[in-house]
Parts: sequence; C-alpha cells; structure tokens
Amino acid sequence: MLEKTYSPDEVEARQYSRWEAADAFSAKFDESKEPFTIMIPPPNVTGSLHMGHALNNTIQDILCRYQRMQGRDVLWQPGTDHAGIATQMVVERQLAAEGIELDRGMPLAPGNTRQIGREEFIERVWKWRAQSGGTILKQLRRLGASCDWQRERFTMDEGLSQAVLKVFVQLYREKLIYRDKRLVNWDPRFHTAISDLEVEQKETDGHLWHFKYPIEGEEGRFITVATTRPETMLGDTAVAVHPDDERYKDLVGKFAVLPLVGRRIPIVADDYADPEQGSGAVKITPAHDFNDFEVGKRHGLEMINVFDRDAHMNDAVPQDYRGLDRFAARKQVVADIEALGLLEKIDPHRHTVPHGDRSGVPIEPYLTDQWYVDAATLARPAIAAVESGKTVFVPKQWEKTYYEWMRNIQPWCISRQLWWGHQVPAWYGPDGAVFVAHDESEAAEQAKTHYGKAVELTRDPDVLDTWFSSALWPFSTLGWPEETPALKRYYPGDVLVTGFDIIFFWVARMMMDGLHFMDGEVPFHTVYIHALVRDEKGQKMSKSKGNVLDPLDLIDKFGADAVRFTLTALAAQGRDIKLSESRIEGYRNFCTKIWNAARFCEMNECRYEPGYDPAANQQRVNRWIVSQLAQTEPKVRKAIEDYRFNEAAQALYQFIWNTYCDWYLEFAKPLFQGDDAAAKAETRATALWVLHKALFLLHPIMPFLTEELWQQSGPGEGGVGENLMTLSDWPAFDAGLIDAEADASLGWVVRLISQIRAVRSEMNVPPGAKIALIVNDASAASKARFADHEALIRTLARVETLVFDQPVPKGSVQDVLDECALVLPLAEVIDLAQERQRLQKEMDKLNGEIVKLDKKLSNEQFLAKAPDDVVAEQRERLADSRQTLSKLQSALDRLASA
RNA sequence: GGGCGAUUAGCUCAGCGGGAGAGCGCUCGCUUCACACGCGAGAGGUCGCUGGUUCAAUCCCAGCAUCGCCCACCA
Repeated sequence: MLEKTYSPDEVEARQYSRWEAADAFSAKFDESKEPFTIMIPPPNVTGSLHMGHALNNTIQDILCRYQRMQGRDVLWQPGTDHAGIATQMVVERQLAAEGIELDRGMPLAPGNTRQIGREEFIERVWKWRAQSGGTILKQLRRLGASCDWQRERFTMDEGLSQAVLKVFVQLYREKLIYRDKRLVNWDPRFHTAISDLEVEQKETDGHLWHFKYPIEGEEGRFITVATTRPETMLGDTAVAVHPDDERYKDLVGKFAVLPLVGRRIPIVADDYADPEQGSGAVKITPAHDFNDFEVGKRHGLEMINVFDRDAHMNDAVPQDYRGLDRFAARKQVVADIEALGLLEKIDPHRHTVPHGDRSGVPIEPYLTDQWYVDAATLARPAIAAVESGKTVFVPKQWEKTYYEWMRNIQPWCISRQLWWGHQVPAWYGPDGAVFVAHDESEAAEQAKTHYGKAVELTRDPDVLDTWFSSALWPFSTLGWPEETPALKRYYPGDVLVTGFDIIFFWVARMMMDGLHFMDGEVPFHTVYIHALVRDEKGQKMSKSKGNVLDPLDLIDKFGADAVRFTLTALAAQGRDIKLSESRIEGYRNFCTKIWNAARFCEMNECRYEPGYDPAANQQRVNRWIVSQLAQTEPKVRKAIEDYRFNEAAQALYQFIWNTYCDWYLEFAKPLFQGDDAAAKAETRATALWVLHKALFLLHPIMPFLTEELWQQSGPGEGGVGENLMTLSDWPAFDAGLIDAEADASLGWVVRLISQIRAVRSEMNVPPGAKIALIVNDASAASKARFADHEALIRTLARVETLVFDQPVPKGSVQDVLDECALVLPLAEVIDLAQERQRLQKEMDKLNGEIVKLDKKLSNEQFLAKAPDDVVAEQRERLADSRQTLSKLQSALDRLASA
C-alpha cells in the first residue's frame, strides 16, 4: 500500500541508483537507432548548482529523456570547465590561508611564510580538484540529470589539452592566431589581460577635472583639458583639438608643457577631438586609452606607459609619484596641479567605468604583448551557417544578437597572465624569435633550422583564455583530434541549451571553431536559448543581495520533480523567470495529487494488465478518458519538440489533475462500488492504464515520481520493463482511440454536473437536501442520444444528492443546459429573491453577447468576407445564446409565479 | 547613441486576427470512504496610450509612454 504522501528524498536517491545500475544514461553506439547529442554547457569546476543550472539542466534532461523514449540513441555529454581565473582564485585563497603566496618575483609579503612556483601551484590545483572540484556534477545528479557520466570530461584533461594544442598550432600556421602589441583590458588585481567580454561597464559617480596646460613660449596662455582619470596625465604625449575648431587653429603645431612632468607635448589637429565636449581640447594618453591609442598611432606620438602591472605608478613618472597606487596618484596629481594654480574646476561627473567581471576592480587599458585570434575571419562561416539555417536559434530573435556581435567582432585576446590553464605552446629563442609547436622538441627542431644550431628556448609563460578550450567542447569531448567512433557518431550535436548571457562567450566561438575544424560542419543544429532565473521581484539572484534560492534546498524541501516541473512550467520562451517558493509548493502539491491518484487506483484494486486493450472498452467514461489521453499526447509531444516546455507542463497538469482526477476518478467511483462486474473490471484496467500512460508522458519532466509509481504499480520486479526509464517507451495512440461521441457525451455530463453544483453552491443548498432534475426537452432524438447517461447520472446522485426525474415542484426554479432542463432546489431551501438575481445576471451577460453577435451577423461585409466556417460558428453561437436566454427566461417566469 | 524585449485578473505569467486564460492569493461552502499538499462554488480584467490596416485587433503595422536587458561610447 502506498503511503499517504509522497516522500521524494528517499525515492530520488533509490531511483537514481537504480537507473545508474541499469546503465540507463550511457550513449549506446546503437547503429539501429538514430543518435541524439547534447553537449552540456560545462559548469565551472569551482561552481555549485544555482537556479540557472537547474533550469538549464532540467531542459536538457527533458530533451534527453524524451528522445530516449522516442527511440533515439542519446549522448548527453557531461563535464566541467577548468575556469582559469575562478579556479586560480579559489586555490590562491586557500594557499593564502596557509601563509603561502605565489612566487611572482616579488618579495615575500609580510605575514606569509613562503612562496611557491608554477609547478607546485599547478599541483595544488589538481589536488584541490581531486578533493572538492566538480561538486556541481554531483549536485546535477540530485536534480535527476541523466548524463552519460562514464564519459565525463574536463577541459584540462589530457585529451582536451591535445585538442587545444592542435587548434592553437594550426590556427597559428594559418595566421589566424598572432602575437601583437596593443592596448588590452588589464586587470590590475589579477595581473592579467582579459577579453572585451570580461569587461563590465559600471555606472559610477566620478569627477571631471579641468586642468590648464601652459602653452610653450606664450606666457600666460593655457589650453584647458578635462579628464576623469587625472593620474594618466603623467603619460600624456599630446593635446588634440578639432582641425576646424577656430579657437585653437593657431595653436596646432605648437607645444604645451605638461605640468608636473615638464614634457613638451605637441598640440595636434584630429577629428577625434569634439568641439562640443568640454573645452574642445583633449589630452592624449596613447598608452592608457583606446581612443588615444588610435590618435597616437595617427600622429606618431610617443606611448608612455606609466603603470606597472598592479596599476601602481612606474619609473616613467616623476620621482614623487613612483610606486603610488593609481588612486593615490590621482589625489596627488590633483593636489599638485591645484597647488600650481592649474586646476580650473572640478565638475561632478557620472560615467561608466570598465571593471573586471571577476575581480570587480576598474580595468586599465595597458600596452602589452598578447596573443590574438583573428575572430573576424573565423566568424564569416559562422555567420553564414546561421544565415543559411544550418544552425537555428530558438527563439529566433537571438539570431539578430548573434549577427550583430559576429559582424562587428574584434580580435580576441586569448592570452592570460595566469598559471592555471593551457599554457601557450610558443617558445622564444634568445633573440625573441617565436616558435609555435605541439611540444618543446618540435619547437627545438624549428629553432635549430632557424638558427642553424641548437639554442636554448624559453616557453611563453602565459595560459589561454578558458573559453579557448570551451570553444572546442563539441568535438574535443568526443576524442578529436583522434578519429574516434564517438566523434563519427555523435558530431554534430543536435541542440545546445544555454542562456543568452553566453552567446558571445561560448556559442559564437563553438560555431567558429566547429566549422573551421570539423570540415565546415556546424557543432549543433539548434541553439535553444532559455530565460534567466530571477528572484520573485525580478532581480538577478546574487549572493550579495541575499536573494539566492538554492536549488538543493528547494529539492530537499519540495523534491526534485516539483522543482523541475516548476522550472518547466515557467520556461516560456522569451521572458525571464521570476521564481518564488509558492509556485514550487503548488507543483509539489501536484506531485502529491498524482501520488494519491495512484493510491486510489491501488485501493480500488486496479492491477497492471499487459493484455488490456483500450479499444475494446464498453463503458463510455472509459472510452472518454482514453480519448482525452490520446488527445493530450500530441500536445505534449509537439510542445517538447517545439521547445515550448511550459505548454507541455500545462497540458499534462490539466489532463492529470483537471480531467483524470477531478472527473474521471469521480465517475469511476460508482462503477468501482457498483455490481456490474464487467464494468468494474474494465474501469479498473482503464484507470490504471491511463495513469501509466500519463506517467510516461510526464516522465521527462518528473522522472522520479513517475518511475516510482511505475515500479509500484507496473509489471513489478522482474517483469518486462520493470523500470519505466529503461523501457523507454513514449506512448503512441491510435487515432481510433479518439472518440468524438464519448467526448461530446461526457462533455455534456460535465457541464450538467457543473451547473448542478453551481446552483447548489450559490443557493446555499444544505448538504443532503435534494434538488430535482428533469429532462424536459424530451424529444425522441435527445432522449435516445442521452439515454444511456441515465444510469450514470443516477449513480452520481449519491455524490451530488440530486434526485433524478422528479416532477417539477410548483415554485421551483428551472435552469437550463443544452437540451436538458435542470430543476432547481426546492423553494424552502433557497432564497428565491437571490435566485432571481442570479438568473438576471446571467441573462444580462447573455444579452450583451447576443447584441454583439447580432450586429456582427447583420454586417454584410462580414458575411461577404469572413470565411464560411467563422460565419457558421457565429450563427451557432447566436442560436445557442438565444436558446439559453429563453430557458433562463422561463425559469425566471416560474420563479415569479412561485 | 544602436539594438532587443516587456506592458493581459491583487501577484507571477500563458495566450494571440473571430467566444479574455492558468497558478498563487482572495471570498463562500465542505472532517464526501485517494488526496485539507484536498473537494466544490465564486469575485476580480475598457489585454499601457494614440492612430492605422482589416468585415473583424488584446493579437498585425506605426508612433508615444513606462520598465528591463544587451552592445557601443563618454574629455
């Protein structure tokens, strides 16, 4: 006997182990089946499960489970990303707690005990990973994710590292990777370059300082420039004005004397200077501003780098400022300028300041040598693949975002000054010549050819951007560059499921690399972009805001199926999800409801019957519920195939709760308790069969509950398909099971009962008090049509406490439904005035409807232009409304005469 | 500055060229032999505003307003 409520925690652990024991998740390399591939977006190895992951993986799991049930050979490739900066941070922090710091050629910080080198550090990272990395993959199991865990990969794995090497070397040889000295986004906290995408613009309240630079040789004349970063003035090498700016025409070609430094800097004419902005003159710091860099190149200006890698002032600035942190230097510069009487004014100024997305500190444009990918070239085929529909985005609007970025793509800075990651496979000779190779010996050979003798080589210390390896995930995980069976079978992937926040970081780059290295074959045919999960107020969940809902807590509290169903039900396309606990609670109740429906079947001795044939059903209610089920399946199937997961959830919820539980099981009660043995047996078999089919339809969304109930009420231990999941059988229903007659008849009964209930409830008919019912529109046809409902309705009398076929007592009220008249409660148990009011209200509503329809149907344009079926439908509705109105009217008349 | 999206019941959101829907909340009534994580019945909306297209607009188009996001820039 099933317990009274469902206990997810016990069931989930047990069922998950059973599935694993049955090897239900692995890719089967089964040539008789069509493959279906999903590559998991590899979570950071340092990560832990948040709601975004929960949504992302619930959707993937739904697709995988559904496709397995459709007979596909599914590979859901799991794994983690080595997450360069994030991981290095975690381990560095851990080391710091032990008083250990990285040896970066700086003196030991006070309080620390020792420094460690690169090798030892990397060892520590691996050790950390072995102990606590990849927690998130264990957490995914709690969610029910059916990944092929035997194939788990890590972006720093040997195999994946080989792929990275090969890609780097090949792109270098194709001149699609190159080394360049230009301004990069420099993160002074992590001492590394980062890509444009890792820069976050933040609105900040700052100031605009106006400095007066004296003009050389013109005593008392100044040119005013404004800046938000006064410390950079120490690196100024020009002042620019617009060529057409009359105010400064005579100054072009002359020099200003840079205060505090004393450097002569030219005043140049350049379109970049905007006469409308500030004074119209702009200071030029080519080494620390992207625009100024371009100006500097145009005018051959000196590029003076004034920062070290910590963004402290370096030796290029006057003695007084050396070693100062950039913000301290800012204060000092302003104070000194003011002391010189050269500070014109300070305006408050709100502007956006670039910050490192990981470090949170303002980044500095910084002149360094870095490695770049020629993204523009790689982007071309990636754009074309989407244009031609080889890869489609769902929802389609994201294609525009993709195009927008891809068509304006900038060189991708891929080198990072970190230790954790794939080290750049480049070696330098004594004179700085570069040798890019798969390993040191290959590089040495190249060097030998180059120099004519063996030389000592130094490896580039930088590592690659984490996304460089993530970009290869769709094929590196399958064994590339080896020609593995997995690669052959499971590339390209079918669908990539991800959030829009990594379209640029990841999707775009997988497209570029996939097309380039896999013979022009896209990495996936569909990109399904899902919503972001926000809190119930619509705010992004973040630890600092304290509004984070932890999926594991929710799973503990409500069960994985409830969490999954909630996310699915909310996963409408094109909108963010605002998640609240009350919503999950509602779907937890749905789980309980299903559980109790199964319990009810069990109590009524419904048993699994392999030979049951729904087409042979005699009882109309049984034919009806089968018909309803058969109409639900295509809705669910189509919804999943169209990535409209909320619609699938809704169709299932409606069928199971509103149709099966609310109506069918109620109809079944009198049959279960009646004397008709054949009807009873048929109903028992049908009730369970329909429940089972519903469990299958629901399984992709709610795997645990459905599996458990199947095992408790299905064929049982050792039976054929004792596991729902391994049976993997998506229900298919013969079109013949859709029974229009049963649908119409039971639809009528449902409406009839609803009317009776409405009257009883609104009229406050006490429980037990009888109300009378007659079928007064007793045409032979309608009698025949509904003849065999009589027995059914008679049995319902118990529940509804209505008396069938009583004469209408004088003074009773008559309500109407279709061909039937429903006779309302006895006068003594209801308030007649109230009933008159109720009827009047109904009639008012109908009248409004009739006026509208009448107007429409007397419009000749409408009759001429609207499709016939629409016209016919409107006519029918008008007739119906009129009929109902007249019945209500006669009911009201009777009431008046009471 | 460029782009995208949203605006529908108290809240959260579906829907979408011909009858305004769901969940939660609310009100009323139910210890009905699966389930109070339940059952039954209700109340509640000129579908942001203004125009246009159409026989017909919540839905399509244009403009406006408000909110949100992305990209770029900011001396």
